[in-house]
Amino acid sequence: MEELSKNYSPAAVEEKWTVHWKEKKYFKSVPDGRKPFTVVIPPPNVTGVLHMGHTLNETVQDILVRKARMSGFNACWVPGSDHASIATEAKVVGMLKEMGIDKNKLSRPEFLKYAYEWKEKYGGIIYHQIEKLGCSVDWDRVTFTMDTDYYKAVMKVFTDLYNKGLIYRGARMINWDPAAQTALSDEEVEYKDLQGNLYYIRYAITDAGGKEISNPVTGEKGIVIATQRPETIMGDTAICVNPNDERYAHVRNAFAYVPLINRRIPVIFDEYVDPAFGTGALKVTPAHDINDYNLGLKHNLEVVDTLNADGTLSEAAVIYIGEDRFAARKKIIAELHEKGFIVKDESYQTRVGYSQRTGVAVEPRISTQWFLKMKALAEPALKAVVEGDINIHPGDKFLATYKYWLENVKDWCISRQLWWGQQIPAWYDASGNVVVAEDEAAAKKLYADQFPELAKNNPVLTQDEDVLDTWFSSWLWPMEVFKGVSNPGNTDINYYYPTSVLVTGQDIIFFWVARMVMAGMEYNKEKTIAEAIPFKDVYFTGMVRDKLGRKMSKQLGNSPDLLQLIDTYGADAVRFGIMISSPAGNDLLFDNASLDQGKFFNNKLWNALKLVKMWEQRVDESLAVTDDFATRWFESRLSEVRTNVEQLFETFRLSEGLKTIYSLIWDDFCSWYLEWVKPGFEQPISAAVYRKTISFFTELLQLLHPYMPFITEEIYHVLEERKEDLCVLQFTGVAEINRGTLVEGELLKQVITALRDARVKHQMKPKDEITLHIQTNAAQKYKQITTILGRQVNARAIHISEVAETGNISLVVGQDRLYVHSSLVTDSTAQKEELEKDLLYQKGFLQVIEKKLGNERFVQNAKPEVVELERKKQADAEAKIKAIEESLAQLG
RNA sequence: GGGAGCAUAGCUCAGCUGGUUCAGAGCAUCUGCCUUACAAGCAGAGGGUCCGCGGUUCGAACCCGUGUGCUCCCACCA
Repeated sequence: MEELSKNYSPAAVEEKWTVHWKEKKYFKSVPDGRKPFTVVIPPPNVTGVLHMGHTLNETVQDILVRKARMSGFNACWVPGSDHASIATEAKVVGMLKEMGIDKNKLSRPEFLKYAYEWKEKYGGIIYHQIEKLGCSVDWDRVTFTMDTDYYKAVMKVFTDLYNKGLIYRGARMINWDPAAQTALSDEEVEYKDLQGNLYYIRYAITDAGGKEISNPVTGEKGIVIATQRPETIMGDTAICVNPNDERYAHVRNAFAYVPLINRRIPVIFDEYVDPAFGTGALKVTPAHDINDYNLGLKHNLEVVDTLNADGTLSEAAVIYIGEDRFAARKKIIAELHEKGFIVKDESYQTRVGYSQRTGVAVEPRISTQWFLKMKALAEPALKAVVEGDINIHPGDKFLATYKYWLENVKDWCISRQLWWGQQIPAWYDASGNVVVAEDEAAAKKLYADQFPELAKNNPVLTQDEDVLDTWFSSWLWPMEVFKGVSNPGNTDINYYYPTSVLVTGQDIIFFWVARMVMAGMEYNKEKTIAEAIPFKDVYFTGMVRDKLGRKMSKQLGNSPDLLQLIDTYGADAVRFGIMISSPAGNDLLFDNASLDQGKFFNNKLWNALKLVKMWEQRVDESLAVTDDFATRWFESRLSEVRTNVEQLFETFRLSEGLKTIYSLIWDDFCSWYLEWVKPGFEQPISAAVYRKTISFFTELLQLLHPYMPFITEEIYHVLEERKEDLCVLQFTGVAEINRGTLVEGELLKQVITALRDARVKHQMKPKDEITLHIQTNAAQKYKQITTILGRQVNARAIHISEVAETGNISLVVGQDRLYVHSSLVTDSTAQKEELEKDLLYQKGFLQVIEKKLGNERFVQNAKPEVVELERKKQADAEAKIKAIEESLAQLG
């Protein structure tokens, strides 16, 4: 026999099985007669690396997929990656900068060439990580959101929605990222609390004729407003006060003058202004604040945009042109102070929006963008979830969030001023006439149809410079990975769609989950809701934090490198560590200690293998089985746990499932079962018991396989010569559970533990022999377990009798008295104390039950089973008390 | 400002429909063991006002109200 190493070493084993599984194409899926189980990976950023959040998500998906594959399903897990427009472009721009290249100096094709090179270089990292983690994905189905067909699908959808009147182009106030110089969706802005300053600035006031006016009551000149952003005053186009505010009755039809540039602006009245805030007067800057913008629309105000796209002051600002907005703010504050415009300033708690991608402060800015109307799309998406066609796990924790967003959804700004992404399929002629079509040829044709007169001159059509928001491609993911958009009705989409379960982070519920539902509903209108939805279940994983509860981030350096973790602990241990304590939707505090636990578990399995392999040489076909309690017990126990795990999978309680299997293997199998069937030193083992043991071990490996695929596959093959592989071994039906045997097994454990405890308390070594007397009113109870009991507690003999016996050590287990004879024990004080303590507890316990049963209202109102249970508890307690008292009496 | 969630052992968390699987698991701690699979292990032990207060109920960790403390989401009054 080949010598097994002392400890399990994962690296070589994991490599071996990764290659073998791949060669065998086990994870390749093609439509067949079985039921499909489809999962599409939430595509990570193509140039990113997997962080611990991904690791958790991929592990959960792999567990579900492997379990399904072993349960008769045609499991298909599609891997892929996202071009992640702005995130990737920002990285490429950064890389170019390091090379000394300015993006603005490059042409679009030149830039895209660099971007594709970058993608080729780093795009493989995540796939390598996914493979190292043991994910059983179908590599033949790898999809990238900018693949040729995928690109076409996006063009098709854009054109379709445009033709349906759902996409429009317009000037709106959007969130502007001055670093990336692009629009952002509302969802891409993150707000942070900051300590800011509120500046009170005085504006001069005149009447319509240009005569300076002052407050008739206070005599105060001008009007004071409060602002956090003095650098935007040059964009002011009105001062607004509440019409009901008595303090400002005198400024009706008046004009104010913007400090420093002395531009005349009207004073307007609107109830929007809160008289209680600041001075009750508001400067209106429609170009740089969303509320001011709305106010401007209402009052037909001029819009003066004082900022350039890069966040510097524009010509319109008149002063400090070309200076950065933050530098300009400082200088303007200084100048306002100097010239006496600032009345006072005070510190002020404020919130500022930052770009999720580049981290710079976002500017509200008016610009022309493409929008998608959301209302009509949201309705069916809401219905699908509310009516239960899509089930969100855990429970309805996120249902409310989902509903709220869909009910209050705003139009989606889908254009981005970037190059990396799908370019918007809109073409303009020189005078701005626009046609939208899937490609240039179609656009030209359409143009000729729509503008026949203009088309005669064969004008140049230029495509829109902008690309689409990355989510405008990823919302098609569950369909387009099966070419369901570019080639609808094909065999794959018909077979695999809708997918079974989506596993993702709760943070992208709006970005992605809700929008996928919308797209699914929109492009499967002819189908029922149940067929149109992109997935039946959504499983939200929580956020992975470090063990101190902090978010994982590069800055803190608390985000471990996945490949390094796998090198140190092995992929199985990483999977174990991340799954052992991560209930759905709850944040997971990641600690290497749980990876250690996983590594130790690997080793435990390995050692169990070594033990069983040792027996292989000593199997005796002729040895009769005199006692098969252990095998009968474990069979029932295994069935019980398998049934339990099945239920846990159905409810997505995967963490609980792992705990259950872990305990079954470590405690029930290793600590109890193997000890019970273990032959004496160099003794033979009966063939029947050996075969049962192999079969149990195999079932355990199968049960654990979805969680820890590598070590289970390895042990499966070392345990016995096998033709097939564990990863595709199908689960068989669960054997019958014998409740009586389970009860006997528990009693056996209990008695063994009690006797071990007694040995420790009396300083007796395991080798010291004892004689055991069990006095029981139901000798039957011990009949099945006596043989094992004797061996496990190292008893020379066990006597079970109805009559009382005596011994040096007196114990009560359940209601039964046990006596141990040993020449080593002389002092009985300690055991007396122990028994008395127990007696006191039991008496108190009995009192509580008696009180309960004495309560007429309890007996009347409680369910009969409950009352019956209490009666049994009473009887048990009484019997136990009697046993303890008798034991005490005999100790003297 | 609006909404959601959480609070159980030193730490991380289970505890599904209120009643013996009701106070649990893992880690950590303590004691004893190099026992012929495993010291990455074995055997054993200690440890809790189930956040405070009130209510419903025969009965509450569990249901309701309230207070406190944390977390998250949404909105964005200069």
